[in-house]
Amino acid sequence: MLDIRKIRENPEFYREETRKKGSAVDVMDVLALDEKRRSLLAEVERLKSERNAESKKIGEAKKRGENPEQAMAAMRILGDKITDLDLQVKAIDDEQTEKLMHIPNIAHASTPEGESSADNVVTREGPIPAKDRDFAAVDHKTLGERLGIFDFERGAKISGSGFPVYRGLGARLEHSLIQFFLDSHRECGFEEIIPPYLVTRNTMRGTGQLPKFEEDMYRCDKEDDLFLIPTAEVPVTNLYSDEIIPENELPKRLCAYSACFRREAGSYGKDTRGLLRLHQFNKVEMVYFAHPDKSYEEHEELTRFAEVLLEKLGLPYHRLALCKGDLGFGAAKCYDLEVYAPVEKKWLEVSSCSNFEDFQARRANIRTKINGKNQFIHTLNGSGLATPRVMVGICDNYQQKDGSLVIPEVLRKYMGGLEVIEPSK
RNA sequence: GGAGGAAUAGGCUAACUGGUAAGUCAGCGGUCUUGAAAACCGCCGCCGCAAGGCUUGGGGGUUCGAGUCCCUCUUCCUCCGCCA
Repeated sequence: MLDIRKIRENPEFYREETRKKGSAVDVMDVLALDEKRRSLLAEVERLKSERNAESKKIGEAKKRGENPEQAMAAMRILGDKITDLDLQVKAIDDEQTEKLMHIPNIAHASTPEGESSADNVVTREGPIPAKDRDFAAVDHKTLGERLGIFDFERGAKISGSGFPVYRGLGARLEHSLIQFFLDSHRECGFEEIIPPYLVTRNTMRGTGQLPKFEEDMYRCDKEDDLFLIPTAEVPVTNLYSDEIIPENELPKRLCAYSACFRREAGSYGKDTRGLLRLHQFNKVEMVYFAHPDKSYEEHEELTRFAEVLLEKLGLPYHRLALCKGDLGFGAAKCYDLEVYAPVEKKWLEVSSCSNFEDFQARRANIRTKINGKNQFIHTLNGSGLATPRVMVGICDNYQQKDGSLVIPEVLRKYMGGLEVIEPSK
């Protein structure tokens, strides 16, 4: 959520910048509401002040044994007026907040201009082995089914498309990735969290999934009104909602494995083969609670942590700085990491590392006290990493002519020393 | 699931038949000191430049006025039952 005071100070700037982020809501509408709300608020507070003073006098009069019937009658009328005004303020406040909740964050100055993914800028080239192979490589779906490590058909049978089944060494390889990521983060000083997978509506609002993107979420049940998390970012960022984190505890670096659930509404057809786009997948997420003055340095650090994972896995990747038009709803700046999949002949997004500045912190009410003054912290998060496309990257880059799949060096210790997954004969 | 109890600011603790949140510890700033402690002064729930408003787990009600009375929800504790 944006700071209404800042919008008030510089409306044209906010109008222009939210437009670049693709906002359908005009900040001027919100400003008009704010104007009205504040004038009503001043009025009602003046009346309350009067009531407080008069009520005190009534109490004192009664103690003296008097019967201030006249004053009480007057206060009855004043009270009704206050009730009425309070309701008006509340209604306008709700409307204003609801509008604000639909307005995206504005981009940081270092974010490139642009409207779509075509305008994103490559800011780092990772190692690219990309040597020609002397055999016709097969895609991960074909390879995985031949090796017996994925079972898409049965997954679809029991849950529908987009719900993969990993089995045997495939399940073990998946666990290896998750454990490798978590171990790496722990060595870098992260605290690991195992969060709930179902969260309340309010939690979903804190990180920005709601109210705007409800159609992308799985809602558990009408009575409980709980939602399946689309990423561990949601429960982990909200761990500190409505809290004041001591300044000396910043930054907090947390990581969490979770399954992630997304409807992926509207993304039928393209790029849905195999593991490329799923309704349920596994991901390890990194979340930072950052000091507001240092979040951009920490954004670089967090992104590097994700890149190092890809380097250790020996996967070719690059880093994109997303342009304003391609930036997510709450992000002020975002780097995507993409792995090159030579069979797909595509770059696959495996991580998205974002700085939300105080956008989520204002929604979730996460603050710190700096020089005696409460101030919203900055939240950052990044995948470290999402497994499905990393798995595709491994299949594409590590398969051999005989149909076997070499296990990346760093994962072998999690696979009991196994070096290669052989096709069954 | 059943029965009972509890929730006050960062912790702890008060508030007559309803009269407008007292105090304490921790913390922060200052005086003093070579430095520290002690002592003393100030700050010490939130918003606001201020005036002022708001705040006793959340929401609602009664009242001129609610920590206090009523309804409701949530969380925690104790006991019983059930359960991986």
